[in-house]
Amino acid sequence: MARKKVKLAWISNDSSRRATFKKRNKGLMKKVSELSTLCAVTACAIVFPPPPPTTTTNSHHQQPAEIWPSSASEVKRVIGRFAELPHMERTKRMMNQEGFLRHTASKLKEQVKRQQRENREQDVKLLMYQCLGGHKALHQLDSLKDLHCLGTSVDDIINQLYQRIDQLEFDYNTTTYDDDHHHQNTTTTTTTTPLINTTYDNHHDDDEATATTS
Amino acid sequence: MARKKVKLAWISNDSSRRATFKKRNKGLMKKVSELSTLCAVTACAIVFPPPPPTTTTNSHHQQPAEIWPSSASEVKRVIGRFAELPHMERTKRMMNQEGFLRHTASKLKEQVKRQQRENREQDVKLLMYQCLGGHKALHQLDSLKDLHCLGTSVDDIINQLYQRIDQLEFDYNTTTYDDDHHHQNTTTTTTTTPLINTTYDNHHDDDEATATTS
DNA sequence: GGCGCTATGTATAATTG
DNA sequence: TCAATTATACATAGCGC
Repeated sequence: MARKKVKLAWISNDSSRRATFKKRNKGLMKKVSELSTLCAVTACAIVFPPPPPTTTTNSHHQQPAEIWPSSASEVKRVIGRFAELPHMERTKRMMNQEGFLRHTASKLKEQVKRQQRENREQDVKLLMYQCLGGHKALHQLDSLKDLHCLGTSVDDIINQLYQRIDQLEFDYNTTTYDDDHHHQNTTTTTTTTPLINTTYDNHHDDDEATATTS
Repeated sequence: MARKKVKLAWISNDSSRRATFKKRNKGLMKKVSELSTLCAVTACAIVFPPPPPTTTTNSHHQQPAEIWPSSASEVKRVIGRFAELPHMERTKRMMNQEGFLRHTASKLKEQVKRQQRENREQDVKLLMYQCLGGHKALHQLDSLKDLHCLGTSVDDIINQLYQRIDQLEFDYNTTTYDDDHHHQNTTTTTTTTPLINTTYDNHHDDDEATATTS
């Protein structure tokens, strides 16, 4: 967007690509921020940094994604929670000495193990979130018991959850079915609140007043 | 950014705010798209549409979040892709022979790399679910964080599911008996949606009358 | 490789239809 | 209210340090 018109395609040049990335990423975040501020909307952007120079074989968990709101520490923290992930940055210094390889190998094994565990944990969390999001997803919980070594007690609980939710869903739909007509006006935003009752404080000073509408 | 310098603050004027939102949102999406293309990075933006005309708090179901890449369907695809946890398979076979160590080490490195990628992907997926799960997702994240469901595992979440069900039951009972009152503002969390069927399905028409109530 | 600069391409606020 | 137009504010590609 400057001295030359941009060709919308992968920038092959390694360094200029990264330069562009940095600039544009910054700009993007600013844009999100502005949009969010100007229009008081919830918005976020997530950008995963381009893979570091191939030489840097590793750095445990890659840099946390660039995101906005950085200010909305909630998101950052959530992401960070996972991104931060323990240890291991020093896999770097690897030498090729026989005596070292064993050491390295075992280190790597450890790492792999840890990461596997992490992955598994994330899988669980993810599935859980899906559950929070939808009943259908609850069925996926089933896979948990197979894929992961969770206590058997969980199965029972899950089954119970199934039944109760099914029942509730049925009752709910049945009971409120004919009520739809009124909904038009009575409906309160509602929605959301997947699981917990969100206590959110929308700290917008004045948006409440919006009366004008046109 | 045109005939007048923008003041970075909430645009009080209702119509111009929406106009601005539309324009900027479009621009933002374009930016994300460009960044993604130019630098070949994984990126996404999620923007929750500003509260509808607000004429009467009538918005049943909020519109789906504006997102990039390629709208919700794309995200769904991505999510779906992640759903099938590839996971490690052959972490096992490892030998400790001198001549093998190098090989093993490099293998492990690869694996680590893959797992890192997986972790990151999971991060995104997770965040997406969180965002797609509720329009007030960010706030919910906060709640979730406080409940340390992110930090720990199944047990906590199970408990939350229980709570959620209790809430549903409560809502159900309440709604069943009170429905006639048209609780206009009743912010009964209500919803069903989240738990019952979230459909990250983006058919954002208007929401079909879910049994939402309210 | 990052920083700053500047010429230009873009995004977009205000205006008009 | 939305679309097209216009005038400006911004973002940023290419360079030099």
